[in-house]
Amino acid sequence: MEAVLTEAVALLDEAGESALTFRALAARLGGGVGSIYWYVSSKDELLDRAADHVLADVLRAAEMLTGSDDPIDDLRAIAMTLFDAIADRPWLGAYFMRNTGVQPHGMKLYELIGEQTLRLDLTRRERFHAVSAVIGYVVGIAADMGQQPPQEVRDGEVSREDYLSRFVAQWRAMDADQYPFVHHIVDDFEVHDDADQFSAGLDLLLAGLRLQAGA
Amino acid sequence: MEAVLTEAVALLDEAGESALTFRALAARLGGGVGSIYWYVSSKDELLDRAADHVLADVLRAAEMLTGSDDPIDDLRAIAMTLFDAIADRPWLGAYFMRNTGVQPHGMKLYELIGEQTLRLDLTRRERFHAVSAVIGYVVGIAADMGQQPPQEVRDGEVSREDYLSRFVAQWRAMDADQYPFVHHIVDDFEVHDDADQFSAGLDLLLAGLRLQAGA
DNA sequence: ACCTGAACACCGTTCAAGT
DNA sequence: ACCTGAACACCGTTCAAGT
Repeated sequence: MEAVLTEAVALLDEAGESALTFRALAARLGGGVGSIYWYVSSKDELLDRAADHVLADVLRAAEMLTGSDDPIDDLRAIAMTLFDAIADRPWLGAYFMRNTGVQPHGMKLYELIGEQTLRLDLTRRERFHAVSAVIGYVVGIAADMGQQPPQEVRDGEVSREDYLSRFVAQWRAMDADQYPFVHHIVDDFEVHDDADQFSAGLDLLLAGLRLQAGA
Repeated sequence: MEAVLTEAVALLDEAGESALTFRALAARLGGGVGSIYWYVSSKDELLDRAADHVLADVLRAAEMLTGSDDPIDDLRAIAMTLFDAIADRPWLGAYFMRNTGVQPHGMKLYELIGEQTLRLDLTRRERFHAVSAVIGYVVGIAADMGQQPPQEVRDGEVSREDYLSRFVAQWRAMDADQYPFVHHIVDDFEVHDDADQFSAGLDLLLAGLRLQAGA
């Protein structure tokens, strides 16, 4: 079982979600295709378990970062850890924290985030909503980033920079009267850093939460 | 072309993403499998175009709701419209506003959201980040919601209520010492409404933005 | 209890051939 | 210019058979 998940994660890390195939996995494990079904009942479950396998480390890292005086700072640290994990492994995005019953570490992470809100002066419902918002935000930005770029970029025929700059050129070519905002931010877009972008949005969310908690 | 997209959307609406197959689509159109490739170069492009086809209506609805005195209120109205669209069509979540160059309406929606921030006292970079944050949040919550429930629920063998209550029972059965937060919010989770949840988190984000803009 | 691998029922995509 | 449908190279999943 352990080996199945380790090899599955390796396959995902090396070549992305499309590379994880029962046949490819069986080949790496030196066995037959069918044997994987002894450990896992479907590909969906395999992906859930692979994701949760990786979340064990993420959870450990997140736990290390909590315990400061300020629960909102802790919330920030946890969210950043999650972001880093998905930035490292884009395939995680899709199977991240699905509370399916086979994701114990995902559940523990949910709990850890929630516990920070227990330290804030909020109603139960506000706490529930705050946690949903933080997780939703992380997943959303991650999904946006993890969007697999077109084939040519994946194959290395076109570099990420060229891809981005082609994008930027396309934006610049748009009608300035119809797209004032696009033109307004295109320079910032050109040099933007995903982590900064994530961090800035997270700050808005947490500022709203701090206001609500009166902290 | 129009017919291809209309039927593709119909297929997606009726039975979800897995039902959209080149063979199924060709059958509905009364033609051969290969002919679809005349209009679209891959399945990914088909899904992009189907999503954008639907975004035309979303854009129109969103445009109707803007123009109030308060740009943040307008931002809120647009985000709510997006949320409703994805709630109606869970398959949209995954192909929502991918700025791929074949999604003109997605681009226009991005512009529309951005234009609201032009009315706020922010730096260019803050505007760029604010728009990313709002879209990221919408996509994230939508992805969470659009997560297809297990087979038994989809087949109607188990109702959504039973599924949710089984979930709740599982949460209640967890160790109260190890999962204080989960126990804290399980009652709220049991009766929660997705739209409320979305709305509450959006308010946090927008409160943070309002603070930043000093508005 | 755990594994094998052929077989089944699908996919997306290509392409020579048609109109 | 637009369409056809057989063919190809894959998939996930099942299952009788093995150890």
